[in-house]
Amino acid sequence: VLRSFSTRRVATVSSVELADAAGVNPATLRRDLSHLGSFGTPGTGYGVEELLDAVHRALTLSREWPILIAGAGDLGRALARSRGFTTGGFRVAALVDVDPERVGTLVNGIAVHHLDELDAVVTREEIRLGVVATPATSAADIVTRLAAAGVRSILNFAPALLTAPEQIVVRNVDLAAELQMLAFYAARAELEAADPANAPANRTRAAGRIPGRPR
Amino acid sequence: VLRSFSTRRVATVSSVELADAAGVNPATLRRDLSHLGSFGTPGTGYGVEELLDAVHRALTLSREWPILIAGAGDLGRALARSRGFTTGGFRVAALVDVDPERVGTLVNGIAVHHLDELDAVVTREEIRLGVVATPATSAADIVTRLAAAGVRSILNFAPALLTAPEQIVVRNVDLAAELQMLAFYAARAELEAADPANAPANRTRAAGRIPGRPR
DNA sequence: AGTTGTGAACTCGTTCACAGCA
DNA sequence: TGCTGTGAACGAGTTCACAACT
Repeated sequence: VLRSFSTRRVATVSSVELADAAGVNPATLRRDLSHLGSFGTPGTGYGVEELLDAVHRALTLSREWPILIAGAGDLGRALARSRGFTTGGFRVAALVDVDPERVGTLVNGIAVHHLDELDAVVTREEIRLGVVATPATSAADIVTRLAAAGVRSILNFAPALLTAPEQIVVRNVDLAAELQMLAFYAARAELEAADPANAPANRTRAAGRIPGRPR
Repeated sequence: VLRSFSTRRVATVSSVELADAAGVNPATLRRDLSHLGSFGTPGTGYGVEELLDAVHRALTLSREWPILIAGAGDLGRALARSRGFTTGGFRVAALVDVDPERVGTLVNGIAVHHLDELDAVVTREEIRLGVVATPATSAADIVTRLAAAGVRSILNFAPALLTAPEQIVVRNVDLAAELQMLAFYAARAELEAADPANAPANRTRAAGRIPGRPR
């Protein structure tokens, strides 16, 4: 949101403007920002560029982060080409796979190495972020290898319950779980459409949220 | 987790066994399950099949959910082929795109229709779940069309802040945000490695969680 | 007059701990 | 003896509300 204000050459924003644009509560936004320090000017708001800078520094986005993607299947290749993985300081440095058909090929100009080279590649490129886009059965092995090679945090797309060594952070993106939540909402909507009496009474804001994921 | 117990032909599980396997607190698990009714037997635990059935019913996973994927680019095609989208009651019924090169092709046996046919396809196939895998610029338009066609909930992979009509639930999967969180953790780990004094004192469990996403 | 930063209240999910049942 | 279901305590994040500042 801050970037979009910056693009539109807005000089200052108030917490209310920012919060409205992001869909959050202004007080929460102010408290969150206060953890980074005091950047706002009472009566005026926040300097967009100044705040953008502070946030970038706080989130350590001002340096380049090379990424390794394990699994050069459909998903792995799609991720390697996706905008989210190639902009804003992120760069897919390498892919690894075990399939001889894939090893040695290029995806978006990025080489696909054999799984056995994982450690060497991670070391050479100083990779700290790993992405698991393999079948569930290989995921645990990959995590072990990544951790051993020095990767610090892992984004896992495989539908598996992973255990990683202490200090390694694993974030799971579970597509099946996402769909299950969608289905739950859709089913509830149909139920209500058929009989409005089924509507939960305590629907405070937009929709009864399931805790966990983003908005 | 319940499915894995079922596969291993386990007849009953206690809340502790289940919670350990899932990595959650047993008391929380018991309270959550209690919302579905009383299935457990004191002294014995829960009947695996019985509980699996109750959960399936509660989450409305016992019927088939056809899905429409908007955007037949790398990501859209990868999703159409992914396990999470083709198992457990989910079925990709159609893809839509605007690119003439893609329209008319097949992805994993699924036809790619033109965007203009979205409404017709959704109606014909009685689709209630939509997935947005388009560039950010088209996302808002797609959401409008999906909502108008009768889709009830939407999974959005485009990095855009979407506003949907009331009653339509939009869940965002923001790959860039995921990477930013990974980078944050990795940076903190490096900081601590360089100077252990930087370690936050109040690290209760695994790693100081950022609220929001799954475990 | 307008907006920040924050003490204090509040909300809501989590966890403990135990009565009660198999 | 073992385990469930839940009252009660707890705790973390959220939100209110306002003093302080421009």
